Amino acid sequence: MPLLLLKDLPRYECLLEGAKEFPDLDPSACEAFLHLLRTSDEVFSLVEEDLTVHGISHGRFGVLMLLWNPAQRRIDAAHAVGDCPTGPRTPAELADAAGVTRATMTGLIDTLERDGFVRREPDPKDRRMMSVLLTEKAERFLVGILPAHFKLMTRIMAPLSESERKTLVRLLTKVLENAGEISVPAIEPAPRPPLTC
Amino acid sequence: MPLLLLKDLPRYECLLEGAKEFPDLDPSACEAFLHLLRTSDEVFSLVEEDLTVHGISHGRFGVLMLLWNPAQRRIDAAHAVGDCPTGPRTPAELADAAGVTRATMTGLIDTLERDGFVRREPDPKDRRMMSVLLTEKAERFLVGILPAHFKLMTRIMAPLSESERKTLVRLLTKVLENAGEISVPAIEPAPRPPLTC
DNA sequence: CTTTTATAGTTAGCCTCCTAACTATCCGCC
DNA sequence: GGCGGATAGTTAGGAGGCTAACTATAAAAG
Repeated sequence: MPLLLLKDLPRYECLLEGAKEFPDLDPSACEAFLHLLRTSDEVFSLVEEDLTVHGISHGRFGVLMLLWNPAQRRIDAAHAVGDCPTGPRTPAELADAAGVTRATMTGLIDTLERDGFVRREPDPKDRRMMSVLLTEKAERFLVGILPAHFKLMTRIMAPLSESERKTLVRLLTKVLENAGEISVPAIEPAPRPPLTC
Repeated sequence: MPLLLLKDLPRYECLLEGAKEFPDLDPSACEAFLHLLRTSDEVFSLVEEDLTVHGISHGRFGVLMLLWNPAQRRIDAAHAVGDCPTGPRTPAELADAAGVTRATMTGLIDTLERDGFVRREPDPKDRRMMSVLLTEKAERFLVGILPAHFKLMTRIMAPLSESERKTLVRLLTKVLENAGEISVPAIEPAPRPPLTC
């Protein structure tokens, strides 16, 4: 529920009408834009509601998912500790991966720590840094709610066929890549290797 | 920037990997779902950034757009005041149309009134009700920023052809209508006539 | 006509997001 | 080896969401 959006999308004729007054209004672009935000908002609300029922916010859930790396456990078990990307661990890495500021991440970790889902440990080498670690409680929690979470995603996307999903992803990717080039924010950080998995 | 989301979407192979551990994980549904939210978030951020530059939040902008009815002015000019739908006017109507609670709308109107964009007037017939009215300042403001706003939407959707936009709207509409039927919230309010235009 | 119920709006308190400023630590450079 | 700049994390204050409780008014019930 984070964004305030028109619940009833304007009809296409209204957009055409508006285009008479505002030559910059491209009706089909506007229509696609509004549908994108409206649908995403609705879908997001469903997921957030589901998470709220389980007593966690979307933001905190996202942090847990970033910290919870099933692959990592397998790697640990195989004692291949040294050379594998280990996913984000510090607040700064988490903030970057989640797309929020470090101040926000501090707040999220605060509440997660208060609720016993993570704990902070100081880095032995660099005393500025912290490591954020998942607790057993958090792992049990995730394993408990993830099946329902995945089921909900499946239900939401149920009306689309496999090929429609591919089409949707293709169109959205076009928009996303284009959006990344609009009003480029000064310095482009070097693309990180794909850690998340 | 309202929602905390994975900035780097997982690769499809990772979803397939996850599906081994969680049979409820439908990789194509999950992929489409994540792309939808990620793209929408990026696009939303662009618009919000643009509005922030002009010194207004997305929420307040939405309220102004709901109140600002160019058609209404034409109707007023024609003295056809009585029988035409006039768009939302009270805080409750605005809250419903915007999809926020009345308490949130109170806060938005507070700040808009403080900044001189709207004014409240008591309803002469029902002393519980208020009318929210746009000021001249707000109308000048909207006419000033709307062209850039429409141009931004056009830029965002530029990579899609007309037929791709139609396809996108069709697929999103399927998802939206389906989402409306998931975990139906008890009482279904009667569908309002399409006031917005 | 009075009492109950419903409605409009506000207030209070919480959460998550932001920016800006601050502290502590590390690193490079002289 | 010490000083200035970069970096990690936190704190403080603001905005916009939410729910729940409250006030005032209107409408319905008896």
